[in-house]
Amino acid sequence: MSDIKDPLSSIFDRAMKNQVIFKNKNALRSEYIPNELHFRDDQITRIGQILSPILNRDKPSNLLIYGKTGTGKTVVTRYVLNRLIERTKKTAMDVKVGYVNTRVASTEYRVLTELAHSIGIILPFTGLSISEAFHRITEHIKATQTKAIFALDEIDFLVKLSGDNLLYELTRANESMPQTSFITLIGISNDLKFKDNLDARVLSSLNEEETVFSPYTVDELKAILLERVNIAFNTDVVTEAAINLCAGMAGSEHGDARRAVDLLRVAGELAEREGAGEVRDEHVRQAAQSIERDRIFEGIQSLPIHGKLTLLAVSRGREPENTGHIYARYIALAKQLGLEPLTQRRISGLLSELDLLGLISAPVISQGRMGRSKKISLAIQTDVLKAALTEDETLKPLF
DNA sequence: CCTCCACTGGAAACCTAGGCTC
DNA sequence: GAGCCTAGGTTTCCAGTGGAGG
Repeated sequence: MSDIKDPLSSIFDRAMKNQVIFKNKNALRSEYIPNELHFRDDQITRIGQILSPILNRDKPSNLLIYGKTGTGKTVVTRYVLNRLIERTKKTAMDVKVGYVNTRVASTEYRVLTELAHSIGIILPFTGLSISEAFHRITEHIKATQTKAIFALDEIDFLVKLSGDNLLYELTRANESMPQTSFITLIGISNDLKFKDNLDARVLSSLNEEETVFSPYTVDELKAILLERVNIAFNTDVVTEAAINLCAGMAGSEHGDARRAVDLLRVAGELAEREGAGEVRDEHVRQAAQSIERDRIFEGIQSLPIHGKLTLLAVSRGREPENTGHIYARYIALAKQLGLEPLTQRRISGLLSELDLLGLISAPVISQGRMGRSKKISLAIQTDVLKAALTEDETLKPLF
């Protein structure tokens, strides 16, 4: 659509959309990979060096990458992999690169499905055993003499949820492969401590090489933002105050470039919506609120029905309450909808999950003779909650 | 120091949807 | 199409627990 050659139509399009603020908003999306990555030369060089043996048909070492969110781990990894693939295109080698975010593909099976997809085979989304899925992947790699690099992003989630079985199998798979094919693993993690949950054999194999990404400083964030501003916005639309604030807010957390860019994008959208000619610092402040609100809103919407009911049961109470009270109210709500209520054990589990999501606060406290229970209170604004819950048709009768 | 409350949270059994094989 | 298998969610069962009140 966008590469229509007719110059007039693109001029008209732009005029119709009244693009005073944005020039190319794609540069602010999280998947965007810039042509040049600043302040990450060391890491790029290092990862490049580690992976380069593949150009000589040798197996590169496995690699673990650490760093907080928004420090460029993902973008640098994808950048190096892209460049590597570009280079191998000129050769006859069958190099395949797979990238999976294991927080998104949250089970072992889904991870395998995506890895399979990256080497060109399709697995059904259910029905196969893990070992069968694994077998198909390794057989395909052997048969086609593929040299595969699999990047597992947010690998700590996979380990936390499903243990290190899959990693163990993946690291071991090379033992049964001929010289011509292999799997190299890149593990990317926010959490330095996740190593503790790994089997020693898995760790030693996965940790052949290690790279750490340190947080960006506020000045570095500012430079990154300035460059994105030039690509994404029209000239002189973004005030310096706005950029400084974005960099400052993101820097005060932990040098999170993704957050800085998100703030900038949403601030731009807000400015555009209110018809302002420029993006000012107040838009950035509004953006911070709006992002938080959206995060909560989506968190609630993606909850299963009983999770929503539990949340509603929490919100319908005053003061902090214990699990028993919440459960009683939950049962009443479920009955009103004609749903079979889940057990208290399950609701206790759901409450823990809601706590983890930051939607409620549910620390376990002991009240002596009054027993030991969770002390549950809502951690979000009721209007956001209500807005998100009323979107769900099945909950309509409760409002 | 002991009791005893009101759960917590681990473990295992059970259920369901859906693909596979024959 | 029957019978088998698995992942993921739920139920069942139950030992364990922190601390106010005795």
